[in-house]
Amino acid sequence: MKKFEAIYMLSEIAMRDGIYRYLTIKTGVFGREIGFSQQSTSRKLNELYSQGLIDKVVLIRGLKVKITKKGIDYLMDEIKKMGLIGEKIRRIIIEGSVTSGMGEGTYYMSREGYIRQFMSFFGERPYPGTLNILLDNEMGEIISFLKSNYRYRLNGFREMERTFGDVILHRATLNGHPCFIIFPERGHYENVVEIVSSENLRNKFSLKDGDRVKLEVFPYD
Amino acid sequence: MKKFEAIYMLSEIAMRDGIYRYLTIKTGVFGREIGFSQQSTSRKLNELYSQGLIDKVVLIRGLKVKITKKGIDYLMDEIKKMGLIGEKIRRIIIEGSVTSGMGEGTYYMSREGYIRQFMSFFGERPYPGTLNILLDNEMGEIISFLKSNYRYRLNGFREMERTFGDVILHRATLNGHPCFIIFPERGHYENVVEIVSSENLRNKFSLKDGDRVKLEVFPYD
DNA sequence: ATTACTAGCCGTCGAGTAT
DNA sequence: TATACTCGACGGCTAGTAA
Repeated sequence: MKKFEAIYMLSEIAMRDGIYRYLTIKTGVFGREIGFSQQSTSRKLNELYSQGLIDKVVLIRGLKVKITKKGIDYLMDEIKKMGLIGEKIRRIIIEGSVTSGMGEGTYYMSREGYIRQFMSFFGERPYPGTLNILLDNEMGEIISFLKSNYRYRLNGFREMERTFGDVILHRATLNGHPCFIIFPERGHYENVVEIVSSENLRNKFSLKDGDRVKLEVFPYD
Repeated sequence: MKKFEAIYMLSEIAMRDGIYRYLTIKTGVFGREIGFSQQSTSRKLNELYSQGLIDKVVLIRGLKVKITKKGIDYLMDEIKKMGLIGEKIRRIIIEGSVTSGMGEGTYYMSREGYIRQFMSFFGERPYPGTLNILLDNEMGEIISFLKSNYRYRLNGFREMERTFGDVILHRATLNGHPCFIIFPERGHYENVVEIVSSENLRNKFSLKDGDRVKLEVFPYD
């Protein structure tokens, strides 16, 4: 049996609480639930047993199984790996340096039309200005992912004859400090991103143009 | 392709950072790394592609792959499931009620031979007494697991003609408050467990005999 | 009733190879 | 040089059935 198949079997047992106590099952019913025939289930459980990954006792009708210490360790290894992948998915790391940019974001983030929506999401008032970060390398793929897969979006509006478009927003941290990264929904890729926070980040961290910063973006938070 | 096999493939791509950016691979090399032939790897990647789980571009030599949004969601679901199983493994929940017990633990936990070892593990001095909890149901399987799979053990010693045996110890919480659960290594199962803490838990929580408590034990912490 | 063996079938694997 | 198709071989799957 392939490793990932054993992990699958163990995780199905674990989900049914067969970790510290015996779980009573019937190969037919359990098999149907996990997508195998009665016979295959029987064979696979015996295989797990002979590998020392589960304890198994045959009862008059049915059997009881329990994951062994070895099985738990085996499963735990895989859970840790999956946890690491989860981290990679949840936390996108971007590095770059502070730049002055064109100050467009500042004009945007002082519009009440955006501020009201921002506050309804996060309960805090954004500092009316953005910090611009010049990205190190070609980050087009990541930026386009962040533009199309978002949780927060500020709807556009018209104000004084001018149209303000939709804005995509992600939670992030700048050198560990919570903030937000924003993108205009329309517009092509630029290697500069804008950061919004309730504070003036440039002053708070005494940032000068060219200073290195590490951004972590959390598209699922 | 079975679901768990697809998850395996996706996780191998994810580990190599094929999440937000394209990952350049060769079916032969990648296949060898993940345990399949060049041909099977090619076939499986095409299958993932036709299911919309990855993007794939054939290059002059090799190909580049990237997990799609659908693929990330698919993988995330599984990661969450694994996380839940991890929680089940890490945190064993035991319920019961406060009882007076026989006061044996109090005598034990005032021996300097144990206290010194306890302090070297946890840096705090245990209150010289134990709180006894009468377990609700038959918990023999769980208790025997905790007795044989432990991280902390206080070695026994001789003192004044009396022998003190080895003691197994686990981190735990009582109604959310950090504490420790202890078992004599020798001796058969009893449905009473003893709790040690740096404070007098009975006073701190105004516990009377019969009061319901929820214990969470963390065998991996 | 339910587990698990046997036998035959079916699908997956990978060597060979076209592109 | 690579990917990916074809096809023969092998292994795993399940129906039938013994225990």
